[in-house]
Amino acid sequence: MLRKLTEEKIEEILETGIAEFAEKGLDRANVNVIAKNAGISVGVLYKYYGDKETFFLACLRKSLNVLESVLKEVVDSEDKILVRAEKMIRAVQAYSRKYSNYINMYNEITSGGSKKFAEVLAKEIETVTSKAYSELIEKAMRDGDIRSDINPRMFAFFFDNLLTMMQFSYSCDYYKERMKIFCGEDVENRDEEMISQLLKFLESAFTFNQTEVIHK
Amino acid sequence: MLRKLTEEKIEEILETGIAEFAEKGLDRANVNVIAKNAGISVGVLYKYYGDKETFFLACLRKSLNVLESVLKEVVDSEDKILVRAEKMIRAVQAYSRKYSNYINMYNEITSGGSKKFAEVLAKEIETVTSKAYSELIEKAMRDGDIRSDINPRMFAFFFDNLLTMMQFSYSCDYYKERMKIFCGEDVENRDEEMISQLLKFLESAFTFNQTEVIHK
Amino acid sequence: MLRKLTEEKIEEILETGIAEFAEKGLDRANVNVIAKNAGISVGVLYKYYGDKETFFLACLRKSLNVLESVLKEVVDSEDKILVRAEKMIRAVQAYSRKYSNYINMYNEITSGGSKKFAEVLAKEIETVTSKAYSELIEKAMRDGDIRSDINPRMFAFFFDNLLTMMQFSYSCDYYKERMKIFCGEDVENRDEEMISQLLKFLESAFTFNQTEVIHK
Amino acid sequence: MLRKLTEEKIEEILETGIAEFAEKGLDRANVNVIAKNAGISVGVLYKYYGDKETFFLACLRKSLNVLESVLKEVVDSEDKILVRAEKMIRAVQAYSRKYSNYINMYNEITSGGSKKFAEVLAKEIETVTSKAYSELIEKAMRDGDIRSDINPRMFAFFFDNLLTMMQFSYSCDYYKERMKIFCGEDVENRDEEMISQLLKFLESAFTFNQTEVIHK
DNA sequence: AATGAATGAGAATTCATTCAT
DNA sequence: TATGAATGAATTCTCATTCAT
Repeated sequence: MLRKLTEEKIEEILETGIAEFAEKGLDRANVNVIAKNAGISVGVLYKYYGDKETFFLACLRKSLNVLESVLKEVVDSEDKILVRAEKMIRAVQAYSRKYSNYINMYNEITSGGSKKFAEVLAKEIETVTSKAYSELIEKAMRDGDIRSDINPRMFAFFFDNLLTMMQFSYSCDYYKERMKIFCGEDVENRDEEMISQLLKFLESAFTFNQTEVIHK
Repeated sequence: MLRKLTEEKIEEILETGIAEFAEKGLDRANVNVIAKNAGISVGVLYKYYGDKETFFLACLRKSLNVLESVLKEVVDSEDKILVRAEKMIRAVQAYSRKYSNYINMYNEITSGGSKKFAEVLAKEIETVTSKAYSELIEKAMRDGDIRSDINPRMFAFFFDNLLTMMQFSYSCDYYKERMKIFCGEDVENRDEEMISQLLKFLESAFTFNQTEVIHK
Repeated sequence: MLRKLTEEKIEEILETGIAEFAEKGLDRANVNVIAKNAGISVGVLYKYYGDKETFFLACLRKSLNVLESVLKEVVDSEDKILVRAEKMIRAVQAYSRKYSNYINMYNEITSGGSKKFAEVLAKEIETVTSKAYSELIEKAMRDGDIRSDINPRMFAFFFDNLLTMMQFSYSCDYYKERMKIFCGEDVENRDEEMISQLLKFLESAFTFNQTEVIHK
Repeated sequence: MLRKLTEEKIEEILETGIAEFAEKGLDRANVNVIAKNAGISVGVLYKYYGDKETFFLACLRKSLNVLESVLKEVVDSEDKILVRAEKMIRAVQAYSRKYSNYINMYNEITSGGSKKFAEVLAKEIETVTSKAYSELIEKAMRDGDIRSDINPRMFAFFFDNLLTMMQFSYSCDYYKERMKIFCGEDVENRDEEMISQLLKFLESAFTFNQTEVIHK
């Protein structure tokens, strides 16, 4: 090979890295192995990414980009909040299985080894979602689709917490097992039930006050 | 026989290990450093625990025991579900700060490196909580304190998801930053607001149906 | 044919190499960096010079050529020996600062790494100077300008040793510091004193016997 | 092996390092090879010395200690200056052959790779010699054994320059070849001539003024 | 039984050199 | 012929684990 790495080759390298990091974590993953699996020399990897950590971050960013673009189309829809919530839950359930490596990458940064990136990465990753969710809730509040006695940012936080745990539960080994213990061994075959139950959980959280008012 | 170390010494060794693992993660933590900090020889550490991984698991179990015993008193109370929920949220908020090391240990097992323990550990760790929460919810359903059209195990799951994320958010660097982005830089000084908002979120989730019925 | 590079380009390449080698030494210097700084591709560098070592030698030879041509005009003068010595000391002092890179190159070959060139290079480099100095001294002996009970080759050797150390002392970091320790921190501002003192040192060495004779 | 390294073992390690560094230089020397040759594991080497550079400095310091102790007895003698000079020249000639590795180590620090230690090392190494020589010359001036119109520190500098070059000339490959070119292929068999010639060179340098005075 | 010095496999990283374009 | 991307051998350094004392 002599020509500059093609877009596809770079894709392949990142995918190989993601697979390795997702499985082994930043520390146990072996740069030489990644290079071999990607069909390149370590030299290339270092020329392009400088060091292991930077390469890891490149893999992570790619993972997040994919996740983000998957979510974007759902978030950008013009539906009412609960319809959107349902779409999002469905999307999360689907892509968590399909892109489990990406989610494992995301999970990886939350643990010890990557501590020093915590602040930067959080800002980079969560700001968009956070804002989107908050605005979504605020709008729903203005529209009267949602109770008005809440802090929209905190409710966005709780909502994202639930979706985050759902991601992990469909992608990461430990959380998968945990979900089975809570919901039953066959939970992965009961996707519709999971969706409808989570919707119930959310629906009331979002709308309680409304009915309360009507009730009075 | 291996009985020379006192109970207290073992405590100290495990605490030292927990501090190191919580800060650095399983891979970056250094067994020799842990031994030195604990005031013992590596030899002892290996006699007792066989290898690094096993020692890590011992530290993890200790962490979980502490967390469990902290939660137990709350779970075992005889209050109504929302009162209990409030107690639990308060407990989580308090101990997440105090015992952040333990929670970081818990977080550590969920990421890549520890994959092979996933199943065993999940069973060992989550079963108790899962059962407690489910029963709690079932009882509340029977007592009419909670809507009856839900799957109690799944609601227990969602509830635990929220508490788990809360733990992380008060203990682990990345999640801490994430919480600030969602809820504001000063969120750590607004504990009461966080509690009341989460209660609102839960309260309606748990009771929606009830009001619905009354409403009709 | 390999004639595409202009003379000037070759000059530039060698100068870049000399700068890099003088600063970092043969081993730590990086061929790729040199090529980049010289505005050529490594390929060209390898086409022209074969390998790093050969390129280093080319840089070294250029350095020595410059030094030699600088010294030549002084050596070739027709003055009496002490006048010539003074001219040489002045020349050395001046060009050691100006061409410090070249002298660092010379210094570099005297240490471990370049052992295998030792013999060839010494012959190539020192023969001219050695002969020039010896003849200079012999002539002075015949002319009665210098004591006659000495071995002119050895005196030439001592003389060159002093000049060599003077070169290093004005060019190479370590020797610069050493000179300050011996002669004072401000020695680099006392050029004239250095010259006159060294002349005194030499003058007597060269002429002692003469005065001795007269004295008797 | 399990007991702490004995004094002798440390000696052996340093000697092995010195041999390797003297031959190959700091960069080309291979830590793994040194460890193997010294009969230890790399781990020990790194436990004791931290990194390659620090180990190199330890080897260097050992070299210098040996050289210093060899010179000390001569410098400390109570003879007149020229007698002492002769003793020193003889000492240098003898130990330069015997301890050529140590001198090659000294030579090594003067070149590129070790640039960053230049200042510290020069202070550490040269200060003692510098002071000793200067005082020696000042005393000789006061005693009337030496001409009085000189700067003793500069003369000490020239004197040390001559001895330094003599060391290199009997120890380091390049300088050895150079000496042969200047003084003849058989120079290494004409030690007495070298000594007497260098003494003549120095003697007059030191005493010229005296005869001058008498002469008038 | 306890110690902790020693081990050495393993992993990250560099950079001289090659060779397809 | 020139290019410079790609190669991969080589080297430094770490640290889990062993075992003589």
